[in-house]
Amino acid sequence: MGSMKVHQLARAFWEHEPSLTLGCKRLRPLAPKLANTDSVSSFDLKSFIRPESGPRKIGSSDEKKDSPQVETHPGGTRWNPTQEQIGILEMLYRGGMRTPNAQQIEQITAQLGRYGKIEGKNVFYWFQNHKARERQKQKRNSLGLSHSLRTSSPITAISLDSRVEVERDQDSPYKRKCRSWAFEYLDLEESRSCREEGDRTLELFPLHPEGR
Amino acid sequence: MGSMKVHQLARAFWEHEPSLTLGCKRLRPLAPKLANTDSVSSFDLKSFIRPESGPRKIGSSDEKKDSPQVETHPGGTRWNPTQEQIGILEMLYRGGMRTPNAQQIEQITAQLGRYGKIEGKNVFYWFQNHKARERQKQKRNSLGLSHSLRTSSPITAISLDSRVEVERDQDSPYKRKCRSWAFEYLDLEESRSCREEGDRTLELFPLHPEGR
DNA sequence: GCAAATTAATGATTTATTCAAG
DNA sequence: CTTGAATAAATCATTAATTTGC
Repeated sequence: MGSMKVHQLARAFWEHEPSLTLGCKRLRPLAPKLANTDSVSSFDLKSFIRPESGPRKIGSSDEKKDSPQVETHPGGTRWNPTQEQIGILEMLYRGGMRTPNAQQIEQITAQLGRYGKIEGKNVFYWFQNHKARERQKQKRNSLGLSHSLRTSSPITAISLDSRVEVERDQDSPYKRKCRSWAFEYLDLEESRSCREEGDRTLELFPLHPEGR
Repeated sequence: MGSMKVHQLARAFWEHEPSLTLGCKRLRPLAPKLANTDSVSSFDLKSFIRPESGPRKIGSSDEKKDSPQVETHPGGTRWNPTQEQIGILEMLYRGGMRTPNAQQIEQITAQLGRYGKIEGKNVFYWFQNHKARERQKQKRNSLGLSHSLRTSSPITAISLDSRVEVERDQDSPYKRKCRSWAFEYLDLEESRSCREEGDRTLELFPLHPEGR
């Protein structure tokens, strides 16, 4: 899974799980009127609370996933960039790109896709991580070497492009950007195990694994 | 603490407008023109980016936007939740939902969509923000009032489910999760040329040059 | 009363941290 | 250890409340 493009996965399912009761309110199928009435209506809380407990219509006939695409080999969860992809990404990074916008990501993804499976988010994350880690590295260096050069920007060249946002300080402060995005609800496997358990109520709360 | 927020109400018009994309300023309503002529990036990227005619998403020229209603205000601003939407979201939050996954977001969005325009990202952000701000508030309180814990007593009462004290930090610190998502590459403009009116109240936001 | 000016909330982004696959 | 992925914290930006001057 990992992900394929499954773009069109529509919001087809809306299966109700008529069993558990969340103990909340009683729900009443509210008239679909979108009237902005004041009356708040109740609504199906229960079906929401529990994440992946739903029976995912397994093998249920048709699937609109068009992707005949290769499946991502089992276990292949995360993106595994190829040399070419990395090379190009680094090139872009060196070229000054730091936080590509949606359009740019789209193009980059399209291109890198020729060298291997890749999604927009991979590109996005790559830049985020690379940027952060370069900064980290730099900081570490400057600390070790104490003073000296103020790490001027390496930037340079390139960009004939006039638009990209390279103009600001390379790394630093915030800047407003507008990236438009949307979730593409694919169903994710994940469901690491919880499959049928019964007592849903308890599951409501993530039994905190006492992380940190 | 005094001021409660009544939030808006009655905002009768709010038509659908699938084109998200946020315009920054008030641009003429509807100028679906995506004259993207402006060079999108260029730099080396170009060498391998094939002129893809353009990312088309919307495409449809004519929307069903026949609303007799005045078009007024550009639909593309930020999400402005209705009372019902907020109510439901809070209910879910109190119910324990903290970081809905893609599937859940999809459902929630679908439901809330009955009360007004809304997208998946709005739901996602709402939870992020609400969670963060509740935590913040709580921290502030605990700091200001020092202890005093409810010591004793009636217990946490709670009626049955009591998802209970959301107050608690039962939130999990990080948790591994797998949210599947994808960008929706619409084009966006960076145009942050702010108001043409000139600068007023610049002091409002102490634009400190170098944050951290 | 109402509209501009302020202020308070809160939606949307970006950066910093953390987790875990390989 | 490296680094993709995901969450939390910080911050920016816009809108609704609220206040203020007429």
